[in-house]
Amino acid sequence: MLSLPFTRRQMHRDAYLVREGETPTHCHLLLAGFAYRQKLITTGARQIISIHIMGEFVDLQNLLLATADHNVQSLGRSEVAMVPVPALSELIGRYPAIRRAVWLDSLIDSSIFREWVVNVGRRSARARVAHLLCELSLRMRRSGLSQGDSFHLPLTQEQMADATGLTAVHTNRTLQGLRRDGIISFSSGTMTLLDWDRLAEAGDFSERYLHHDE
Amino acid sequence: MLSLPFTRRQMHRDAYLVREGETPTHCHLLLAGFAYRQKLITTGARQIISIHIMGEFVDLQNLLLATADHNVQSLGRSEVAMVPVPALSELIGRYPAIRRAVWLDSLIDSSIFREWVVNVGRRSARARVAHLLCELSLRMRRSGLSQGDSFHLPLTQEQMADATGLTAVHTNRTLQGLRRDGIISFSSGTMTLLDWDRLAEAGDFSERYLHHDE
DNA sequence: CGGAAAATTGAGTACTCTCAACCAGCGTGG
DNA sequence: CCACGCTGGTTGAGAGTACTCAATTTTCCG
Repeated sequence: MLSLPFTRRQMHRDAYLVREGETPTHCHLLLAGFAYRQKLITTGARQIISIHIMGEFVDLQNLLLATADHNVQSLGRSEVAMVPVPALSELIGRYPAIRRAVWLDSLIDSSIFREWVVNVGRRSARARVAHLLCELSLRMRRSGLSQGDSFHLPLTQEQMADATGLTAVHTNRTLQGLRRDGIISFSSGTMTLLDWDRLAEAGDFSERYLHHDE
Repeated sequence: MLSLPFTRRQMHRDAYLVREGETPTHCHLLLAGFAYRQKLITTGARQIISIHIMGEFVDLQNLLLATADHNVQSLGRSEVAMVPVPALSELIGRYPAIRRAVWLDSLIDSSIFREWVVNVGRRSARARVAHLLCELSLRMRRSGLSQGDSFHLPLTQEQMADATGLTAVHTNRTLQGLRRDGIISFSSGTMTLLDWDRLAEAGDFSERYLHHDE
């Protein structure tokens, strides 16, 4: 029988699930809410590296890596299941199918990181923001977390800026542009994609990298 | 006894090892030379996602992912060992230690992608270039491929630009800045780091993300 | 209801890009 | 052996996207 010991834990806004430099003892599965990974540079700037939604593990690499290379924080309030690394390791050692699923998950994570390199490295501000929204929309939909064209997105514009490599001010103006063009609308944490095709075009978005069929 | 079937193959400059959208049949190990991963966006711009050196696998994710999500090309001339995916899968299924090593390798790849997101997302042009050089220098050294403070680096400035999210022209000026300050020197494919400490400082470089001790 | 966080706006700046010309190195072929 | 031609490197000038700083309004929570 499959059973995995875990501790359920409520995380408050911006609470750290993992800190860079520490030796992780648990892997964290998001039971509710959102989380994000980030790294700080010495100038104090922050880069958000990924955003995670309900049902996703946020730090599977901790299974094998002895030292965390980035921070993971709760986005707003969230609830996580903390699974001790040894227990998860043992499970993975025993069940090849689970091992395979976990490995696949980390490879898809990796693919998403690659796409983010492209996003922040080569796309315009408008495309970066549009691309981010496309990705989150698809992932939310796939997890059954969207309502029609809308989904809950508790990102502040500053966080969206840190995810796209822009400033908060410029992100604001860019979002206004998309809104003015009738492509999106949002208020109080709810994002609505009014015109998926134009958003995908603006964001140079192709969903292949999400590997949703694997 | 460990034995793995493979085909040895000479790759000419910019030859494709993997093409986005294709179903990979082999994994590629670099026996000599360099390779790089890249993605193109619809404007025609290119983002280089990683650079690989002798002894590294360039596409281990092909073990589990059915469709390639990016391109891999030879950097200059190189030689690769093409290992059939089924054979490698079988090996990994049989030897847990190898599986673990391969998994670890892909997790470190992932960590490097994360750092690249930070690099192109939040650092200045000078820092991006310096950071790239620091990373390549350490990886080359670790593989015994550097001579003192120098190492062979066949990157054109255009490729360096595509790796850092800059233009070739600006990369040129940025390199000149580092050279003028006595931090690096280079000619005909050989890069010399004259002042590691200042280069690391300029590049906001910390080697933790390379996980060299794991 | 009050205060803090987030969003918005404006004006000025600057880092990086674009375009275009020119130079240098090198492999190839006459 | 030298000329040619191509790729890659370098330089200059001008433009533009995104940034900075700072004030103001709005929204969100407690």
